[in-house]
Amino acid sequence: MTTIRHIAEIAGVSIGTVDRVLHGRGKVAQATEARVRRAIAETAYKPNVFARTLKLGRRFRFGVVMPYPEQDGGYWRLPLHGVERAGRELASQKVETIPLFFDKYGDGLPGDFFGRIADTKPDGLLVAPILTRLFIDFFSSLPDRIPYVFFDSDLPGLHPLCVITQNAHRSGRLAAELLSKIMREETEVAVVKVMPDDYHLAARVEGFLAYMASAGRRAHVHEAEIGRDPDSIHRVLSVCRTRYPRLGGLFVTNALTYRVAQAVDRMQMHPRPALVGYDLIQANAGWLQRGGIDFIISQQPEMQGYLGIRQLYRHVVLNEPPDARVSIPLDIITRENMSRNTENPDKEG
Amino acid sequence: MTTIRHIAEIAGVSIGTVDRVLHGRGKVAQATEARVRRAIAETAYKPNVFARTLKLGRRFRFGVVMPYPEQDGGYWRLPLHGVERAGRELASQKVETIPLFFDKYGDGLPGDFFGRIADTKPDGLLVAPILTRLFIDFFSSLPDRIPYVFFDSDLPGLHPLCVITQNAHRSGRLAAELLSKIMREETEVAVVKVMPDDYHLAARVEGFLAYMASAGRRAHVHEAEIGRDPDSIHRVLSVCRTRYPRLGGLFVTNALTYRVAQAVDRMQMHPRPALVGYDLIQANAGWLQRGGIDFIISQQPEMQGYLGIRQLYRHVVLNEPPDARVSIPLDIITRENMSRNTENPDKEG
DNA sequence: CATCGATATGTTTACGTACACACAGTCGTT
DNA sequence: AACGACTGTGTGTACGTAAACATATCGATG
Repeated sequence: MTTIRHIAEIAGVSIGTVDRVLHGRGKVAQATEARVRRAIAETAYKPNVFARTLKLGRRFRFGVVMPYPEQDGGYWRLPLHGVERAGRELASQKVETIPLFFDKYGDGLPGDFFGRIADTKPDGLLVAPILTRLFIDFFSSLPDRIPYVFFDSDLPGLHPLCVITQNAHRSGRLAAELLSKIMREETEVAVVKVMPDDYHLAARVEGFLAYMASAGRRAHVHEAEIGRDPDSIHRVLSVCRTRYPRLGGLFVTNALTYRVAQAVDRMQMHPRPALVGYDLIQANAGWLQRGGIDFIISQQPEMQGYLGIRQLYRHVVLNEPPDARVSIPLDIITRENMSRNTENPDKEG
Repeated sequence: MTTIRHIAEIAGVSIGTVDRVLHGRGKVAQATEARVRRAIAETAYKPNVFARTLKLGRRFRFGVVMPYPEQDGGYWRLPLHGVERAGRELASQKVETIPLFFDKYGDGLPGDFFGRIADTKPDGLLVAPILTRLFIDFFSSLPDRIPYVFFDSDLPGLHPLCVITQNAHRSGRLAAELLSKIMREETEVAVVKVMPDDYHLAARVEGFLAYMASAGRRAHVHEAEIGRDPDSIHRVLSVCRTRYPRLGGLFVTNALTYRVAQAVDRMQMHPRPALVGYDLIQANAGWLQRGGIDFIISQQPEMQGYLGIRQLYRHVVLNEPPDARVSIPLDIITRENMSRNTENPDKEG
């Protein structure tokens, strides 16, 4: 095991200089720094976590900036769970997580929102950068050297430590593949494009259409303002029913899938078109259970929150280089695998 | 946070005496010991793990007892990868993992196998308890207080630190659900039950049949010794083809799914029956890609290995309470989501 | 040329624990 | 009375790191 003392010896300097190189504090002559860096690389030096956390009696505070957990049908509860799990695991290493919620659907943020963030004096931030414009301003003018990790979506032009997302285009392709598998060959498919959309949802539609095109199946795109105008679902479905007699499947671009399942059920469409959508929120779980939804594609928000905190920990506490980009696998959920923590009744224990 | 120094102060002694009480070394006057013990109880003192392991300079050795990585079509490479990843992450914390492979298909284990395990003087074991009888004896007579974690499967009557498995019955149900979704309604399904089987594979078949029965679809079970008798696949498939003209799907109970896909391909069965099986080993990935397999259910072996080592670490090194049971979600793999780490080409970064 | 400021580097201390060591007091033996 | 053996207790050092503190070198300035 190599220590900073070994490195100092190899590089012919004192441990103080090694420390300065490692933490980028103070001035070090270029030639010296090069020698130290080479020694670090040669020995594959990794700081001793035990010594470090012992020395650093301090607490680490990670702010978690995201919409209120109840929003989007309770979707935001899920990443929060992951954050809390990571927080519990790292509690012994004096890591604490501080939730900082905002209203995703309000007009703007409370005037003091960013001030409140600063007040918590965070050592790092985990952010769902939903409100594009507001966040761009904030992060590009972030005063201190506070590292931040994005999850759920990305924001161009900024320099986050790490971005945790899922490949939206590919998830659209996956939805198309799943629908193709369960639909009769000769049938057609419609996309319920939930408006207002964003880069993410658009990419999903894109991937979906690309797959369908190459598979030679007809796909029709219809926009619906489900959130603001509940009737729009019925209008879209009515249009589909009359215009496409061979309608065999529906693809919903976000977590509002359950609203479409509801509408399909009430309209008694027969045979029921296959239905694929996003996100394992409670309402969708209910319709999966009742057989009104065939597949849900999950972005694994719990894992996103968990990995987000762990990335911050790795960088801020352990001083390890972060992964610039973490890609969350596309997770397929059906009725039979929807309870993510099935007990294993193999034995009495 | 209370330290031995606090306790010394409260009890009116020096830290040396506190140390002696804590470790039961040297002589301490009864009255003094009582005072110290009371102080320890009052303050709910817990030794600082980080200071302790730093001082002790301890190394931690975790033995990993599992079949040779090449066995079962390379399946066992996957948990090994997870183990190695955890090992790399924890290397700076002086954790090392020691692979201890056995021949899953040999008759018994080498006479000195358990002796070799003991020789490595492990601080913990991660075990795939495949060979039931042999392991029961070993673990029930394990001399020292060596904690062990089971993964892949469980063994009744023992007291592992933690068991990491997937619900086999439920995975059979899931396979049945997936096949039901993609098969035409009027068709029948056959189970290729790979022999020799074990509790796990039997439970999969059970779950599969239970689902199919409640869904009112006919299912036929056929046994095949794919490993020892390659021709048995063809025999089974021939029987199925002739006996069940409405055959619409096949379910394979383990990782040898690719062998069935191969046979189906060579026999030019038409229309190709839907095919669902287990485990994302390379050969299966190939047939998924080529469209010879529809769904693979993954036990996420990489994660099992990873979590196994982390459980040992948390308990042995950090002294935190373990999870008695970790249930691995049923993971559905298709062509479109099989590359588990898709890049996110959202922006240039 | 004495002084200052800046830059570059070395030294020391503390985190909480484990353990070797030092030391004081008591008792029994010669 | 002097010595050793023993019991009970206190002190010092080390683990590897972070950070404050101390020192050395050197050019610029009045």
